[in-house]
Amino acid sequence: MPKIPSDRIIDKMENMLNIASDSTRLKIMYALSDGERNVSEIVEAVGASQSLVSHQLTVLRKANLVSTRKEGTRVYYSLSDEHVMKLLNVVFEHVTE
Amino acid sequence: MPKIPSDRIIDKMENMLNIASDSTRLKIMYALSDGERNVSEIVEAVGASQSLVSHQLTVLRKANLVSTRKEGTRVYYSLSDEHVMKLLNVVFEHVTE
DNA sequence: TTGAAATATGAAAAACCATTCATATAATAT
DNA sequence: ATATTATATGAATGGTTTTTCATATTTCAA
Repeated sequence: MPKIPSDRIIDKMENMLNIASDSTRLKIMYALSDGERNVSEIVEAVGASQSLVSHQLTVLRKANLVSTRKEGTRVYYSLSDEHVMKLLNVVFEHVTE
Repeated sequence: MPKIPSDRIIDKMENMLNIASDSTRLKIMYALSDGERNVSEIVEAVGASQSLVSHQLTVLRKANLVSTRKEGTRVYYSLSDEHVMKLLNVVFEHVTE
């Protein structure tokens, strides 16, 4: 019998995957893949409404996948850890074959 | 400006992540991580109802994440490619730190 | 101190998904 | 043929999440 991780771990994994599994959030993460961007820049890069991007940034922030830095009226977002792009890369490889 | 993959690729990625982001399906994938299992064995390993496991196996099969082999009345399922466990490993590492 | 720009937020609408229940199909053994 | 075991399926339920819309907050410039 193979070992299935504990429910606690499974729940955390489910949570991370859930957060990654949305096209708007995927685009946001790619928009941040080469460094920080402020909200307007993200909105422009992603091509979604300001409100939607803001909501999804909140989701990503609450899950600790992105961090923020404030500069005047602008808020700069960046990926908070390398696992994020690692995850995206594995998935990208899977779907491009 | 960073390059965001095309909508087609993003959709495929979203789809794979969506399918992975469910605790029942995660457990099923782990149950298959060291080789094929028939449905009864999966039901037992995962601890969910027969109906739910069957439904979720269908989801995994339609997404080509698992393959099947029939033997009499039994149906054996197995992971269809190494990317699946790679994905689970990256996520596992992320949540266990 | 009014106005404009950048970002966030709450509530409502729309779409989606997991789970259960009951039942169907399919294969095998008696 | 019948009963039994293994698996699949359809419909209903309940819950959650994405998206939009309208509006609020914050910061700075004029």
